[in-house]
Amino acid sequence: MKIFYICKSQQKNMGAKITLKKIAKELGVSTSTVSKALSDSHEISVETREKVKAFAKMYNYKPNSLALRLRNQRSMVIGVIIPEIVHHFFSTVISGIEHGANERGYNVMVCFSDESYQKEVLNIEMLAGGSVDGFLVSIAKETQELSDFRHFEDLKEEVPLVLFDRVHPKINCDKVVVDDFGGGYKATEYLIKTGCKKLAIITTPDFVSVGLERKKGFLKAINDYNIAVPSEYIIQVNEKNDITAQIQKVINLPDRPDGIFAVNEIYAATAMKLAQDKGIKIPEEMSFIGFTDGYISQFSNPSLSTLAQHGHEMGEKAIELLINRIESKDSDFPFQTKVIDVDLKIRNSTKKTF
Amino acid sequence: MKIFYICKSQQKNMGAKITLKKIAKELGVSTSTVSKALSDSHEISVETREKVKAFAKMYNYKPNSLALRLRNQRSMVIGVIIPEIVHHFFSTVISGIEHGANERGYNVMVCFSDESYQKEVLNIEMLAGGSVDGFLVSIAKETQELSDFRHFEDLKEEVPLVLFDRVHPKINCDKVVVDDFGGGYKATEYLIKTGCKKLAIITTPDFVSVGLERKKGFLKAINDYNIAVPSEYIIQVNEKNDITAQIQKVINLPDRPDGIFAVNEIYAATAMKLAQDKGIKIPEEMSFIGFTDGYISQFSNPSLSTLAQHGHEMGEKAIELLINRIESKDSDFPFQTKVIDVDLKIRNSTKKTF
DNA sequence: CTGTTAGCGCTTTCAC
DNA sequence: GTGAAAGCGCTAACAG
Repeated sequence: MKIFYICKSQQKNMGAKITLKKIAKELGVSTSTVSKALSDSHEISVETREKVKAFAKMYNYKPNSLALRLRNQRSMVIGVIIPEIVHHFFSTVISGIEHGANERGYNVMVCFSDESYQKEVLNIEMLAGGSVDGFLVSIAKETQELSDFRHFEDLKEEVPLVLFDRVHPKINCDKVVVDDFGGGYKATEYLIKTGCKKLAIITTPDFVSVGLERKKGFLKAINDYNIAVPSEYIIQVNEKNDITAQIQKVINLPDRPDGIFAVNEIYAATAMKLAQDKGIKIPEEMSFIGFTDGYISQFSNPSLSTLAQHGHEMGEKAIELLINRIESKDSDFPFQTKVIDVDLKIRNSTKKTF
Repeated sequence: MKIFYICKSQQKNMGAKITLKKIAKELGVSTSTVSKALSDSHEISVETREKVKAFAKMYNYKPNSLALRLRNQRSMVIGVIIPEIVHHFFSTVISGIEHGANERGYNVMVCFSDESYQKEVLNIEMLAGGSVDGFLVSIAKETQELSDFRHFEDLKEEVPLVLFDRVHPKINCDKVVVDDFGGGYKATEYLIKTGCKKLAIITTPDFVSVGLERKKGFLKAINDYNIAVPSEYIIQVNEKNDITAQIQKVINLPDRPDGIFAVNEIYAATAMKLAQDKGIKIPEEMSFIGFTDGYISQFSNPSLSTLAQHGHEMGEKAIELLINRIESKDSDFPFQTKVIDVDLKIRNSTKKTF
């Protein structure tokens, strides 16, 4: 028996992928018989089933997933598009997405827009058209700046879309966001309560949704506590130019701030280093709080107080919304927006409360 | 004309994806005519071409990529499997991969094994079977520990495979690695030349290929310069237990080292922090060099001297090898292994040479 | 210039 | 218990 198999298919010289058809031919049965046998259908005699399965195993048969998807009109894969891979925060989100997806039998594919509008569109085009059953995306900075969201609109006609972290009100879909406003408020309030009087913020341009929200939180706290903030204390970093030089300015101010809230850990760590270089004592003379509790905050010296964002939870929530949307028949239940809490994590770049 | 279109296809209520067939039906022509018109075939009259294209555009027609791939037996996508997303190094490799891939018309999909054998196998199964034209993988730690590579062997029957960074001699395929040995040597030599006499290494268990090579480089230098290294100076971190506690040991030694080489930036930064906590002066009393020039090294204080690994270049090289393999007819030219140089980047955790 | 047909790999009626 | 045929969406060889 074995010899028979080996003889007939001497083209084991790879490339020639084994298919249902080939198995059928070798065994002298029809493809549908093979298909049914492989899925253990009761229509097929036990004998034939065994024979087919043995043969398939021997040749390490794997169904062609493309064909399967084309036929089932389902891929069981989720496309994820994030702006940048190096962000520790996005890593944690992805781990949450993967976790939730696997639990419900889905797989995950990740693409990177590199903050570019072009690449975002390209990625969507590549993944759309049958490849994935749904999209999870965090919008690229350039797209936010351009404020052009047609690619998302088109997409929504085809498969469900859930936006996370970087969202936009113009796009009508399910969303998961961090409580950026609340985080900005908490951080600022903490600085105030630990005695800082002259508060500065290092943030992004306003088109970056999360930066804007964090700034709003900052300003609200400032206002609630009746603190004046001169305009030189508000730095909006343009990442197209030298970041360090822009941050330097606020540190070098003759009347410099004693508390700095930065909307990400890179800005925070950079500012802190610059301050240290000038011999400023941290946190006594200047306190720092960043957003995003990543490795940078952990390993900087002194370690940075931050707002921890619970990326894993965000990922899980986002994938849950998406899969629910994919699997629900009546697709028109209202879109929802989930807000994930942030926690203030006090380390050594800030003074202690009493 | 326009009205005609709109009337006939009133099911604009989404879900009903537009296909060639539907366009053909609406326009009263055959699918092949539509197909050819869309690809601007000269077989079709200009008039018809225009009409079809206009209609397709209006309905935002996008070819189904699954069907395309099934037909062409090509997907133009590369599957990448990496152990962990949070490693800055892998991020840079991926950027290189993407760059090279896009240049040659390929797209990239990334999956994460989370250092787990199981997930690695799962990812491969999901991407194999037609979804991708080739694989780029960096082996998970667990797989290295188990030393079970059957999934790669099976894979190679189907599509080309290129291993990068974490490789294994048992797997016969193209490979791209960092000069881990050379890096270990360079770092150690630098420590010696800047006056360190008591050298310690913080590394991984030996089954992690890159850790082993770096250790070998270290030992070679030690040997070349006739330095004795007591066994307590060699720490092999088991990541299943508390990392800090294990690293603590070498710092707390009564006769402690004055130069430490760590095989990654996390170990290096952790060790340095621990030393600082004990009031040890860096680099005067203890010098540090890590591997991987990521954010941690950059933002630690003092900033860490490291071996920069040129991940981008590695990614570009890997994708080049892979695509060459994919596109070459005669698939049996010999497998090659490329070695990417590392650069010693001196910052402030080490003394200066003269 | 346009249409018919076959086929990529698979599943699923529906006959036999 | 098994097989023929249709169809998922697309293209290309071949007729007309």
